[in-house]
Amino acid sequence: MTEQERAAGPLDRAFAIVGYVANQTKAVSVAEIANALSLPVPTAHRLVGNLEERGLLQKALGSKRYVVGNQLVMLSAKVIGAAFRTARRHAVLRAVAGEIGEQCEIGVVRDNVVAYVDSVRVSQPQGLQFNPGEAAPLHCTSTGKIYMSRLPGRAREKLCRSLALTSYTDNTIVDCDTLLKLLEETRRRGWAKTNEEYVKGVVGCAVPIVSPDRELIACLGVSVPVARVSFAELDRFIPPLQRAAALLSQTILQTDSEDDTLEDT
Amino acid sequence: MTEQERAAGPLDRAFAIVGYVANQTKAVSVAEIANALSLPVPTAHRLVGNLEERGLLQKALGSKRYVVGNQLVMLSAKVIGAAFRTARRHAVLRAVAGEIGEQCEIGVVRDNVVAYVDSVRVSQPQGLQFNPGEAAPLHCTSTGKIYMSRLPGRAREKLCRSLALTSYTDNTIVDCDTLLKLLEETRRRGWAKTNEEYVKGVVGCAVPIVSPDRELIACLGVSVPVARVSFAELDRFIPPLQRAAALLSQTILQTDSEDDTLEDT
DNA sequence: AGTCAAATTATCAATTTTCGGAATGAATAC
DNA sequence: GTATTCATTCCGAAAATTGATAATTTGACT
Repeated sequence: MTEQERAAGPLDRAFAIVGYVANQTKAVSVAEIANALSLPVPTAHRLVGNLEERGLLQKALGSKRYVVGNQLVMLSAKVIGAAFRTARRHAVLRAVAGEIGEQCEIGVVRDNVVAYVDSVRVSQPQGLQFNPGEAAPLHCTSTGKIYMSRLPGRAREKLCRSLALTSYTDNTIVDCDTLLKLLEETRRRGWAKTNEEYVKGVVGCAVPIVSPDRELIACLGVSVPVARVSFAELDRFIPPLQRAAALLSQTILQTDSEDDTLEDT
Repeated sequence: MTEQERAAGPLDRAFAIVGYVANQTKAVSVAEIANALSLPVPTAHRLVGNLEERGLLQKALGSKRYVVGNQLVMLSAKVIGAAFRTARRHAVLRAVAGEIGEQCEIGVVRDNVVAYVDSVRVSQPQGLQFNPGEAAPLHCTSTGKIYMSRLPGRAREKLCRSLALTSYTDNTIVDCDTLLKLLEETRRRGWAKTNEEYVKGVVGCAVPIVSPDRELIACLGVSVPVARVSFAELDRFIPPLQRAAALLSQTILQTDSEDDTLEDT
């Protein structure tokens, strides 16, 4: 039961509905929405209908219950990307890339692929480059593993079994049980590594960027040629990455204007 | 094409603005928004003001330019998470698209048009793209044919006669009796093909996704440039599609309500 | 199969919003 | 110092939202 302050316009209601649906783990009926948000039933139907027409909500296949729609997911991915591409957050990314001395990138998952929204390369192209806009599979990237590891147990297993675990290199994990085991470990540990599983000769690791209520927002990762850093040595990147992720978590909720009170030149 | 001014309500405008801001790499002024979206300037200010009040947009660095707000970022993170929790459908779709090597999509019929709810493209854009949210006519798409073929005889004929059998290419079936005959065959066979009937140079086929009691829920289809796969060769896609459809039938209707097994301290 | 409660859809008049032109104030560029 | 662009205010007309009531369908449970 979330508190609502005042009578709201259509915009508030629309976002309230979207927010409610996004917060549920299962598809919800219109009646549930109406009840949860104290809306008159016909009104709830009309609003939900509007949202459905625009692709912001959509019916779960074969039922009348609703889940988040495609347009909304696309928009959300864009928003996350834009949020991290502001000057301040990009600076954090650049700083950690400089500290580590390797290419760093921020990625989110959309449509079951990892989409990279921002990246910083420290030197000229070498090894793997995740450029913003590119996409990579879930099962052989550190970011993908983190996302999967944070799913509830049942859903995680079902998703794993539904995925086509395409083999990209000799090291790609193609066995479901092996992957699940690794994900369980990833969940406990809180970060992920990748050992030449997507591109031969490239290893990497990633940590989650979470909101204050521990919601996963994105992942911060690093990719490096194995010739320069071994798989085992990756561990030393984790602390700096976690510090940067914590910083990003904080700034993500700050109004960008607050603490920039220092006069620059 | 659809150059018409879509009579946009406040909701459309709000999302258009949010989408525009999320697409920019730098902060944008209200004037830019108004110009880009062809809004009257005072209207743009009012709408942006509304969005700012709700934290969906915020001013950047004390200037009067806007970036995405943190409420919007929070919501987006939740949406991404919610979408990911219910991503098995997409995973199955991606797997079959990978197996077949062509673009696959899931479509449902709503208001006598085929609405595509999900799609996976395997390579760069080529040929036809059914993007989620788009709609196509019944009589010249495989999904539409399957839907019609499963209607009771009377209703099927009545629907056929009430449809405007618009001609899109030379191959579009515009004769009602011809179509009914084809539908009868489709019904017996259990799947449908389309031979450049909607878009020139694009052929496709589809199979039904049914509920446990054999009700039609949606259709799983593939679209491919005829230059790569001939109309006759489409048949080889049917078995993989049917396997994937069976998988979707099983997994879709399970209520994932019980998998709240996450216990994170 | 039959029954009943719940959910969904439809209808409609009063109300509340929104809409955007014109005018004015503020900020920036030249 | 002037010119230009941008931001803001005001307000009547027009349109959309709203939610009570009621009809219809769905689904669940004997």
